[in-house]
Amino acid sequence: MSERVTIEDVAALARVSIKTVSRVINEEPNVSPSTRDKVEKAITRLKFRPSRAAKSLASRKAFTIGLLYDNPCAHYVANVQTGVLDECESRGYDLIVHPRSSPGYELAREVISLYQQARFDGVILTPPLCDNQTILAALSDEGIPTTLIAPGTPVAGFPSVITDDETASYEMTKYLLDLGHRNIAFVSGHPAHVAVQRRTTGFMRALSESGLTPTADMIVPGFNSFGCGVDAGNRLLSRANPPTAIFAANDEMASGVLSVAHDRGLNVPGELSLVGFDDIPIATQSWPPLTTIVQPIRQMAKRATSLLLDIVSGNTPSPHNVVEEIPSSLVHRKSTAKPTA
Amino acid sequence: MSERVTIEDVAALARVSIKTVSRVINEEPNVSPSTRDKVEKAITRLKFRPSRAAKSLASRKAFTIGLLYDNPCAHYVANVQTGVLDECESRGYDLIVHPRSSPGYELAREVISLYQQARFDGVILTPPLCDNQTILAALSDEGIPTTLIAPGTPVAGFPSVITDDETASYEMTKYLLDLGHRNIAFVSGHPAHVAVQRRTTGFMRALSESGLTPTADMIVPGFNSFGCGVDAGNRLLSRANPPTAIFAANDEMASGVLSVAHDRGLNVPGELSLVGFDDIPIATQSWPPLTTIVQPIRQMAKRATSLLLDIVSGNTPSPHNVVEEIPSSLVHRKSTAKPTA
DNA sequence: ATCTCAATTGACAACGTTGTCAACGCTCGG
DNA sequence: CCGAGCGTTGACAACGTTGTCAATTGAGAT
Repeated sequence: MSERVTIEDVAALARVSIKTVSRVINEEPNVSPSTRDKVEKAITRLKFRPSRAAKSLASRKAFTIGLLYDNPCAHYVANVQTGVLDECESRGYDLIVHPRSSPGYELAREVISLYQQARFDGVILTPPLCDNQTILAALSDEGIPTTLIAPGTPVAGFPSVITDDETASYEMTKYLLDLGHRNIAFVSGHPAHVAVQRRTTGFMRALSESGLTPTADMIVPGFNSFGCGVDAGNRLLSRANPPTAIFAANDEMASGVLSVAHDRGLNVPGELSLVGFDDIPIATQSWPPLTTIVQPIRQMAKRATSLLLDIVSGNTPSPHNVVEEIPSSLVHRKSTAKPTA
Repeated sequence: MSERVTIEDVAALARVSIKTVSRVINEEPNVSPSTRDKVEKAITRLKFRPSRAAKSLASRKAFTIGLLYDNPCAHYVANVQTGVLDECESRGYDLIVHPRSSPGYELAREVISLYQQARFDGVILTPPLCDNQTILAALSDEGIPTTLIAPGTPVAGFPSVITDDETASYEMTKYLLDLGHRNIAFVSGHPAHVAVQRRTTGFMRALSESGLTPTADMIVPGFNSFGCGVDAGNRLLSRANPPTAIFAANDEMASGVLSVAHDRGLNVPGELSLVGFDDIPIATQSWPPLTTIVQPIRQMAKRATSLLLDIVSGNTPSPHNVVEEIPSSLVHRKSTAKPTA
């Protein structure tokens, strides 16, 4: 519990001015090697740590960014957060997390207020917030540096990092097709999640391309939750001519379907092939483990953070309209097999 | 993108000194109602937001706390974080999250460094970090205000919030016993998680009290992961006289066991009752959904935060050795039934 | 009326950095 | 040998609050 060591103490010990110490700390150019060395020794000797508050006040930057989310899936949020932290840590930034707890216009107000208090220099938006027009408009009006993770549609002025849901879904469907399935059903996702919607498109495209005409009854609507998967599964499996394969737009719904299959004593993958999307933990931990699409969430988050930090730290002129794509991949597990003739 | 509004602007508009404005902002006593009113009007009119950095610098507080974790379970971390944020938000504090990415002594150094930079005023430790002697000692040496969430053993000097794992486990075991099971196996948890170990104790106590002598083969060791559950399940279910009920020290292992049961075509709960602990999402989303113990994690986190904020904001003389207990509860789902005669 | 004391208010110095700008010293070309 | 120019250094003023302490005011006691 010693007294705080300040830049002045270091300056005194090294026999230089505080400004020189400041230069060393911030790795500014134009400091002679010998001076730099003296100062560094003094810093180590005194265990000096510059005060974040003073630094922020003087430089008018918070050295902190905000992460906004409104996603019920703990796994997703945790992954994003880890990715963001990876980058923050290596660049000396702090992270403030802000779950949305109130309606959109409220959130916008809160965020603006936080920004005005200089509590962060910019924010990262995750789905579904990154498709929320109210918030995007508010952020843009206020001139708050912002980057988007996996927006449904890229938005002008907001650098984004995306992954191609449509292609992934297309490939998953092709995989099912290649296995020999022809009667395939798709459980679609929440209409508000634009990216998730795109998975439906990929599914249909694969069907068309293989010569099948996608009919309305091949797609049953869901809203992303386990419960919806259960409903969809019941609906689908009570049909006179039930599908031999079901592709759910996310793993949570897929496990809902799986639950129904177990309930009805249906063997997966023997009598029913089942695939999901996202690779949440349950995909590995259900029986059988689910063939699914793994999204590079952590990596996307890291990249989105890097983009944001480039902007707020002034390293980049203005990377408006940057859209980076990171590929996802299909992981084969045990929930798929050839259809029984 | 307007210029920053400062306390001086407010003071000028309200025709008072900046100190008076400061008093109003901080709800200090001894401001006449009429003055307070004038100032408040000026604040709203100008949309004034006090600068966090300036406030921190002047008051020598960060108004930020740190959350340290090293827990692979996203669900757990997310819950803790939500609870912590609940409290932080209502008291105007920020949260910095810090996942442990390095060995213990490193973490300790990082945390101390962060504290010395005045980046937070205190920290909250979650399991298993809150049982890490190296870190506790470092924190204590440095005089960093700290509270613990669910430490295995309460530690002198660190206010803690706990839940009674032993009793919960005892009651779960009794429930199985009341159902009529006599051949019950327990899959124990990671030896380093002291709280999880306590679950074993509760199990054994319930057995003894009901007149059964707990034998060594009733307990098979696990290390908390799904894979361990699979191993334990295989071991247990290949026995000549397999248990009619299995109690796993956490849900992840329970679902590992469940997986094995499915694999062997064993009906749960018809031929095997299965229970877990924690109520992670998979407990609801597996088939059948698992009877388990739900822990009040979010509430515990909120309380631990409240305790910490009391200390760092000087509201409390010194609540050393406070240990608060919050009860957990048993939730009945569909993985348990009477044993078949 | 006068005195006392508490409640109210303000002036001004911290807080610990960075930014600005001027001064210094050294090298190099003429 | 001198002046220009650049690399290096330092003095000092921000930055926007809170803390300290003294000044002022008003009510109640004498």
